[in-house]
Amino acid sequence: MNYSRQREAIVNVLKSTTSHPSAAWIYDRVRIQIPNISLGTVYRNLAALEKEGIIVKVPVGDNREHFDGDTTPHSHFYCKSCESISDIPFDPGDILKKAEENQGYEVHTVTYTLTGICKECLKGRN
Amino acid sequence: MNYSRQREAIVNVLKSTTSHPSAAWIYDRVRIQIPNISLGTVYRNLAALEKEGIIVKVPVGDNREHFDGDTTPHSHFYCKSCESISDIPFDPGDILKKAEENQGYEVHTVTYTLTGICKECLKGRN
DNA sequence: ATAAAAGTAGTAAAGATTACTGATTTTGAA
DNA sequence: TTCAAAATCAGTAATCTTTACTACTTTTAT
Repeated sequence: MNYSRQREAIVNVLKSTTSHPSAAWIYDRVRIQIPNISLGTVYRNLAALEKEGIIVKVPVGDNREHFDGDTTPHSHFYCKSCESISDIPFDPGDILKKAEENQGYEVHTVTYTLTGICKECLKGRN
Repeated sequence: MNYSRQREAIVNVLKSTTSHPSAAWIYDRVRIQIPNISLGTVYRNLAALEKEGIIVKVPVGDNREHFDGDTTPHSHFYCKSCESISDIPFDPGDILKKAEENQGYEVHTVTYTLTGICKECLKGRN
């Protein structure tokens, strides 16, 4: 994996937010720095970074892929109302081990996702 | 929610498989029974059924929505090699309660997903 | 029976992601 | 350094998935 300015910018954007953005959102942010970067470049690098384990995918079921620069074990809450994704400090590591031993799988990633309505939306009734 | 032959067929297909199929797969299956059913009808009904809690979404991060007719609490394993989704008999209900109490969320669904390589692929080295 | 409400087929449109091409950049060895 | 192979890129087109729209049909409750 060779170095590229574009990939570094993508990683930086992703590592400096907790909003679990989509490719399009990352594209818009990186364009501030590199105005003529291509959307395809963003997609290609996100896929490569995910393969290398530098970032992680967060599938929440909104027909869009989301990415997370935080690869430490934790979980996610997806709000169906405001579509935000927030972190939940729950480490599913012990279940990983159990699944691997009991079922014979080779486990790469663990995603534990809740969906519902977040605190802010409950308050504001969005 | 009124009755429709199409929706019944969709539910039946979904309740009689454990393969966690996509909309396109369900469409193909239902077409055996109802040859001129529309793909839009499948999508519309899947969304309606999910909203009613009769079926459940399984997002695994392959840019496709998957559905599950089994709504009892359990978890999923997604194989990156053969793209199969299999069930894991793990009930994440206790974490649901904890998250609701500690964080103040209104939790609707819980998805616990592992990704990696399944037993069959490990054996066959797909 | 019948009319309002819900649902449908068929098609078009939109949105997200991937593929392709010729140019540019990175890298490591001469 | 210099240079060629490998990797990456921008730009664009194509593909794949999902949603929207419209005129017609079915369901439901009176």
